[in-house]
Amino acid sequence: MIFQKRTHTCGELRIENEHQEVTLNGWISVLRDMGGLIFIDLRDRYGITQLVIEPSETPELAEKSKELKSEFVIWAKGIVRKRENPNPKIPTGLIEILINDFEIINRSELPPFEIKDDLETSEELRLRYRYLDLRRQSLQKNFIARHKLYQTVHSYFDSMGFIEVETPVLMKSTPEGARDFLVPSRINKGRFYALPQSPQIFKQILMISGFDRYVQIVKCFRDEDLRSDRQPEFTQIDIEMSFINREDIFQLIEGLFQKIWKDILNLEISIPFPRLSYYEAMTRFGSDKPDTRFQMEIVTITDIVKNCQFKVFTDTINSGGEVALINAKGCAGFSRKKLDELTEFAKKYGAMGLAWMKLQNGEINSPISKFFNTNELDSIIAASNTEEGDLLLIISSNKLRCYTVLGALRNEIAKQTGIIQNISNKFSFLWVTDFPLLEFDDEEKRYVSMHHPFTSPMDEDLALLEKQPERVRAKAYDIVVNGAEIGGGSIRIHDGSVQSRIFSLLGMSQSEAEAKFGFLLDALKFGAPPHGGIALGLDRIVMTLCGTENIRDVIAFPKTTSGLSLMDGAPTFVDEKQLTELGIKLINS
RNA sequence: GGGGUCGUAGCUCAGUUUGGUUAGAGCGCCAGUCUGUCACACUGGAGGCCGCGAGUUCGAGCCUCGUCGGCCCCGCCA
Repeated sequence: MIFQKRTHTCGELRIENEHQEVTLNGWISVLRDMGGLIFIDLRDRYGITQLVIEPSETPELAEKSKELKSEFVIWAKGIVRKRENPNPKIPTGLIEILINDFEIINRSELPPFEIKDDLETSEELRLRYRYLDLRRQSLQKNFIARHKLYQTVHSYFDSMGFIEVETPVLMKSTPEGARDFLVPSRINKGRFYALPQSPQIFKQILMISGFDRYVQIVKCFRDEDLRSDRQPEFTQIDIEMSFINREDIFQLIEGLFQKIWKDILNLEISIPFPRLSYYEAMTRFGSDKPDTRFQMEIVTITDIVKNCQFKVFTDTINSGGEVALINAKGCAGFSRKKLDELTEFAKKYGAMGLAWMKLQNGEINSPISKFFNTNELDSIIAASNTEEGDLLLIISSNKLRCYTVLGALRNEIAKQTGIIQNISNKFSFLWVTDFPLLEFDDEEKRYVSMHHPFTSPMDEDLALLEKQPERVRAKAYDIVVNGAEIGGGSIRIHDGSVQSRIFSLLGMSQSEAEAKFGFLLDALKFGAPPHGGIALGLDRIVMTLCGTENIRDVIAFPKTTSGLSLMDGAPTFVDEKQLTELGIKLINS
């Protein structure tokens, strides 16, 4: 089929083009046949242009147009003319094309859903017909933003002297942290490659090679359960530098975000970003990725209630726990049912229960107020800055849980009361620093790295490493925007002996460490420079830029929450022959 | 691994409370009318494995069990 190539896109013609003869290519978005006048909205990714056929002038075109249906691809040639009735809603709304010829380039079946922006259809259908979903402008604009982000990243890091190096996608499995995706080797039967969870070790080795400043926009893979902000394959902006300290990273990344926000949203964001220690983030906001666009900070009342008559609190305190609360401003009107729901919500996060107090008509209304004397109640009110109409939500639990539950409640209350909606156009960046190096894993009964095993301990905490490992802080940092972790990094260990000490703290024997990470330990022997870096979650940055809560809106071909690709059906079973070639036999499970 | 929720026309949903005649609506689709629409309007029409499989019952879209799938959450995600 020979078609007439477009002279313009469907988004660019303006009143200045009046009287020009143009040819457009595109998809039929809407047909409006008025009898004596036929309107066609032609769409491509640049916009929509209205085509007109006047049956009285061109009866043969009118006849031919009866064949046209939604989503047919056509070419149309005609004269740009001023509209009698302009449409202020679209950029091309002042003009239309009076067509003098057109042909159908390709027909379309009736699409399973309409291609329009205010579409409300199931994700299942959208994902099965992803190519149709992606025709929608609201989705296309996300990918245009994503494209711009690639360009900004490349130009920024190039201007800063960084070198982009590709690291392998087929690498060694290092099962520390997330589960690996495994790829069987045909040539070496019984052996497996792993897809990278991150190019961490490779970029460190590039530092040892002297590349000094490395950047890569890179796919990473983690075989873990999905979430609305998590896909099994995702994209990182991976960065590593030599001869630097934490401040250099902060400065570099703050400059990057300033440029991204300027280039893509045309917004000025102020730097430097505030910094919070992990401890402060947890005790004030109950999260290591706090949303600091709003207040509602956590108030610890352990000291106030440690001698009260409420056994639930005192027992918790005596076993080393804490009692803390958030003040849900103006929420004293919450119904019993709503409070029960919040209790269930708190239980999901591991709370045993949720206590509450309301200040209504100048009096404290609470099922537990009888356990407290006036002095204690007054202190609680004062400490939490409680005013008439406020609701206090109180949690008692072991230290970490107490704060994480309140942190979750804090976000939930903000969502339910519309606080989040009111601040949706704000951006609040911050650094969270001074993470613990290790945390104890109850299941595995050993310490595991909070960040990863190559993270350097703080120099002043090195001596504690074997004696009080849980007290050692790491040279690690996360970058957070609006309650979402969009990146994390650290200064790495460049001393082989320290690296060995960490491996043994993680319960790895010398030979185990040798087998898993011997190549890194070897490399560290050959003049490793001090180095560090960060990995930024590109998908989440795009989500923030586009104001979406769902990672599937910024990934062209995403998986469902059960890891399926509904469009192509992956993952699929494979032929016996393919398996045999790989030396693999399936077991029934 | 666990919890919640949803699955009815091409699409979005109602109907499920209390099992009971021929399962409805809007949009879309098809046919027709219409010269300024842009959510065109109007007239008429077609369209259903009530996700799938068992079970209970005289009778199941509705109740029970299982199963498949979507979404959300906890765990998990160095």
